[in-house]
Amino acid sequence: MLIAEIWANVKVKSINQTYNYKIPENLNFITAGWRVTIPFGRQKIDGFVINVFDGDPNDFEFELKEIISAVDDEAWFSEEMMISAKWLANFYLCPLSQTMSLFMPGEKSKKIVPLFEKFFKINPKYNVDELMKVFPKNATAKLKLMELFKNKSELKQSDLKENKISAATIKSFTDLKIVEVEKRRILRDSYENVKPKKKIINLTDEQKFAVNEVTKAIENPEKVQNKKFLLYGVTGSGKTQVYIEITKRVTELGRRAVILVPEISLTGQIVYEFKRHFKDIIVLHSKLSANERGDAFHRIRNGEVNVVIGARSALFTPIDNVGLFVLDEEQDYSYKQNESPFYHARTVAEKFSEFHNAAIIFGSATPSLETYYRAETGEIFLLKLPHRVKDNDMPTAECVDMREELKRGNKNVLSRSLQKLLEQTIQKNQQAIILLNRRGYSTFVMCRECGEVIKCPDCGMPMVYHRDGFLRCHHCDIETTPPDICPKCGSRYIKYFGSGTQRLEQTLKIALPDAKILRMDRDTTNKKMSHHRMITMFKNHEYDILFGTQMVAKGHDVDNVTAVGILSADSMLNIPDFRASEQCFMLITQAAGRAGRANLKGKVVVQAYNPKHEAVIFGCKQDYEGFFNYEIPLRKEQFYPPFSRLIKLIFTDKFEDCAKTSAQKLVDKFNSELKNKNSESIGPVPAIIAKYKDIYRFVVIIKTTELEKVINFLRENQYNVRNDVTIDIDPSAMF
DNA sequence: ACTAAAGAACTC
DNA sequence: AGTTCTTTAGTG
Repeated sequence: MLIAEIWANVKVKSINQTYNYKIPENLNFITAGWRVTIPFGRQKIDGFVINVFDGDPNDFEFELKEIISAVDDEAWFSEEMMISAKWLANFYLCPLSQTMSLFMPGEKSKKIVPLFEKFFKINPKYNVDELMKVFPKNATAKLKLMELFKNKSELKQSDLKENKISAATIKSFTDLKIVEVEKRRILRDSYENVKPKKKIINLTDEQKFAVNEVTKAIENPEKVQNKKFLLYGVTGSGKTQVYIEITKRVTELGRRAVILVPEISLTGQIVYEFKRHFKDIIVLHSKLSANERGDAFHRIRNGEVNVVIGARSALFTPIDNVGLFVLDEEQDYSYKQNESPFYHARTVAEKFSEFHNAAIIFGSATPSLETYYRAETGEIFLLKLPHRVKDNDMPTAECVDMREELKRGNKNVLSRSLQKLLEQTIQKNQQAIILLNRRGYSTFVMCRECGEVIKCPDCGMPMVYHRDGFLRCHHCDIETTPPDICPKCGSRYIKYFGSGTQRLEQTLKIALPDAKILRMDRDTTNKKMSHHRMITMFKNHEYDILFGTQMVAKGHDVDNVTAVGILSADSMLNIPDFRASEQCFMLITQAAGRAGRANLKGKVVVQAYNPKHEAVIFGCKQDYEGFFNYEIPLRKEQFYPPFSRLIKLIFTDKFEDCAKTSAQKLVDKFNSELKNKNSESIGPVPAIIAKYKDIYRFVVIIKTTELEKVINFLRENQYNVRNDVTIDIDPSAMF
């Protein structure tokens, strides 16, 4: 009798095993990779068939239950998908059900409802002109339909509607078999209006070299050992065109390409560029419904699609025969998933490229120190694009010391330098971008009497005042009304401190009353595609100044922008994280790179409170290598990445000392069994969010060069199945 | 002695 | 996770 080994789709750590079920005769076609419905305890749930074998149900110590039904008409998971999911679960220490769910279009196993569209065609036995002669002059609807068929060989339902042809008219033809109906599965695609446009682009020698190097690896995947590349190209150096050329070669060779971008809504540009060159492309983004995503999966599985482009989740499709992976802006932390499974798309894509024997390109103007270090040591191949395509100069940056500014009596968020630059820019009819990395109006609310700061009731982070009169927690999205009196001392001296984008808006309106300004942050880009719409309006020069949070610096170039202002450029230097300087440097460099992309020279004003900090200095000079050479020895000395890998463990309990004790237990065990020159630990220390909804949180960080060994240690000691412990491999932030 | 609530165990 | 079995705390 056929027996199936099944992983129940219950995403809880304590179920860390498979269960055996009998396969009933009517489902004997089921093999590994099928999604099925099974009885589990007293409930009915879905599960994934991991293995099918022939066995005797009586050999088991318990009565085996039977599979109830199959979910799909075919196996949902291919062998490659199963291997990938197993690797992910093993590496990220999470249940297999979680990593297999990554490969599904929705949360629960649901049969995908395909969408069909009717296409109408004249039966080839007939001829339109002949037919038209048959109908009398008063059969206007019929004649009109024939007119349409004259121009188009096939009509869609929407064409009929547009021309007001009724269902009855078309039915009279289909009944006579003069018109044939074809039902075709279609994919709704929000980018379908972008049609491929052939554009001849002459590559620079640097671009050509990069294309050739990667092409060699793609043409000879067996011979070329190292197929990993870092494409390090300054802003405006034409990285996208390199990806496109290489993708062309890959598809010519009959293989596929997976292109990853940090956030699809912020990276419309690259999607549109690809759409220009490829027809057989799927764009995956978070706004797709489960069914739309299911349609996309269907087309990928059927081999109708050669290029898949999307955010990190685009790694998990049924694509096979991949010859190329691209990770654009590889340093971007939206590649990291901040909930279980805590995967990093950079790590996963690299592993998948090994599974597929494919080439992988990490692209960036400011690579992560980890990746650049690997390139320097020759572990991955370094390809440089040090010049802009239009060969214009990099913008010059001026750093303003905001403490000096305050001393001279300027309490404004805008320094006098920036104000002057903005005035000049608008006078020249050019455009400006201002970055301020804080949403809201005031960034914190404090009692002047006792110093109490109003904090989020759930997580304890300071609440931000918004202009609509509410206090919001930017961590948990909780909304409250500001108190009239201090909740601690009852005083009425409640004041609003710090500046966010909303206050900047007010300041700009006063400082530059004639300028047309556009605010862009999470509060103004809630609507679908709204980010792209804003960028388009800014591109059309409907606005002079675009200002807002980080997203103003991402994924677009507007040729007319010659001025960039970066406010509180160094605010993140105060976070207790070894990557603080790196992030500060990158923020300045990325934002500055937005200035002067065409023939016009760009100018940048960087406002900082620590203008002497190396991250700020190298950022203003946009000197990546300078910063790298400064930062690397510090990382080495402190045994941080790229010289180690990190594992973050968070211990939670409703009692503070219980959380701390169980964290300490791990540290003790680790110290006695593993601690040596290759592995060390930090903590336990309270997490930045030390208490969330009355649950205390303690953090332990392990630094190691032997990641696999530590992962195995954690598994052997069952830390992966504990509900009070979360394990984050390669965490994006420290505490 | 009885009941409600919190914890532990189990799911083929 | 969701359900049931087991232990513990609370009540008059």
